[in-house]
Amino acid sequence: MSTEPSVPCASTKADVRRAQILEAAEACFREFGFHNASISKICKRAGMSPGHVYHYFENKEAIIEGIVRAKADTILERVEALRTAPDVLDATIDKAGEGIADKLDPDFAAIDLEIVAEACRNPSVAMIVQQADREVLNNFKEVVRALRRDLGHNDSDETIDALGDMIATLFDGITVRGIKHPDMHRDELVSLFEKVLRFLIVDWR
Amino acid sequence: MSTEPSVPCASTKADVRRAQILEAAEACFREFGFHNASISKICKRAGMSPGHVYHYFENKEAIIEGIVRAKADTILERVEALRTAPDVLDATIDKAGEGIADKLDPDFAAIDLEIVAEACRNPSVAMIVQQADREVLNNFKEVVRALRRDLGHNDSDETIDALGDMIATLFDGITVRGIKHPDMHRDELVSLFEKVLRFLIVDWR
DNA sequence: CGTTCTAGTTCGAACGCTCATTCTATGTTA
DNA sequence: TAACATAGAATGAGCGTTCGAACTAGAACG
Repeated sequence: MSTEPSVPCASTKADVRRAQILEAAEACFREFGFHNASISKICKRAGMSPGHVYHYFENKEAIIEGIVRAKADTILERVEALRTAPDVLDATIDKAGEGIADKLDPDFAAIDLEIVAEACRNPSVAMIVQQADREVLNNFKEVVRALRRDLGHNDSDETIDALGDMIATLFDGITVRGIKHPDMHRDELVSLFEKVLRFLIVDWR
Repeated sequence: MSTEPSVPCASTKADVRRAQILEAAEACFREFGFHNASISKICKRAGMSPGHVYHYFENKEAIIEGIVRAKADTILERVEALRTAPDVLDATIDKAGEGIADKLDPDFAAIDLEIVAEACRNPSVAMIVQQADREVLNNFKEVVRALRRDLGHNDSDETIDALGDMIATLFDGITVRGIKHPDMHRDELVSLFEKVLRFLIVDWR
C-alpha cells in the first residue's frame, strides 16, 4: 500500500465502484430496457444506496452512456485483433463463426439492440455508436483492402467502402435474425454466411 | 344511413378511434420509445382523454401489441405481393432496392428496432414478431424454391431454409446499418446488395 | 312532433405508486 | 481534523390506471 503516487494502480476505489455500478446497470438494462430499469433497481443490484450511485454518475443518462461506451470499446478491441492475425483471410472467415455465435447470444442481442434503438432518438448515444462504428469499419476496411490487393483486385475507395458496409450489414443482421427466428438452423446459416463472405472478399468482380 | 345490417362498413366508430390511438401511439413510440411514451403523451397527440383511451385498450401493453401486430401485417402484405409478380426473379431483386430504401428510413428503423429490442424481454411481443417472421419467411422461401427449381438447382429443405434466413439477415442488417452509419454511400451498397442476392439465388452451389 | 329513455362516448379529476434526483447526516480512513 | 465514502429519507414530478359524471344521438313513446 503506502503512497503509490504517479502510477494509477489501474483501479482506484472510485473506478471499482463505477465498474460495479456499470455491471449492475448492464444487467438491469438487459432485463428491463434502458427506461424501465430504474435507479432503485440498479442500486439494489449493485448493493448501494441511490445517493452513492449519484456520487459517481451525474445522472441516469451518464450511466447509459457509460454502458454504450464500454460496449463500443469491446467491439473495437475485437476488430483490432484481426489485423495482427498471421493468416488474415482465414482468420477473418474463421472469426466470423465466433462473431456470429456472440451475436446470437440473447444477452448480447438484448443490450446491442437496446443501444441501437436508443440511438434512433438519443443524439448522444447515436454519436458514441456512430463514432465506434466508424473506427471499427476503418479498421476492417484496411484488412479487406490488403486482402484483396494480395488477391490481385484493384479496388477504388468506393468499392472498399461498399464492401465494408456490406459485410457489416451481414453481422448487424445476425443479431436481429436471432431474435426474430430463434429456432433457425444455425450451423447451416453459419456455413452459408462464410460462403457469402468468401464471395465478397475473394471472388467478387 | 338507415340500418346497414350484416355488412360491417369496415370502419365502425370504435374502429376509427382505435386507429387514431394507434396512430398517435406509433408517433410517440417512435419519438420516445415504448416506455418513455406515456399514456398522457399519447392521448394528447390523439386529442383524447386518458379515460377514453382506456375505453378502447385494456392497458398500455395492449397498445404496444396493437402496434406490433399492425407492423407485422404490413410486412406480410409486402411479401405476399412478391409471389404474384409476373417475373419473380427480377421482381425480387428489383423490390430489394425498394425494401432497402424503406428500411433505411429513420422512422421505419426507429419503430422496427424498438420492436425487436422489446421482443428481447417481452414474451408477448416476441411471439407476435416471431410468428410474423415465420409467415414471411415461409412465403419467401416458396418464391426462392420455385426460382431455383427453374434455374436447375435441386435443393434440400435445409438449403432453402438457410437461404431464406441468409437473405432475411441481409434485410434485417440494413436497418441497423442505417443507424450505425447514416452517411454511408447508399447507391453502391444497394448495387452490391443486389449482387449478393443474385449470387445467393442464382449462382450459388 | 316533442319528449323521455338508453346505451354508447367522452371527459378529466383523482389515486396510489414509482421515478430521478437532492440533501443532510453519518461512517471511514489517513 | 479534513476529506472522502456511503446511507437513506425526502421531494416533487409524472406515471398507469380507475371512476363517476357529463355529453351525445337515436329509438321509443305519447
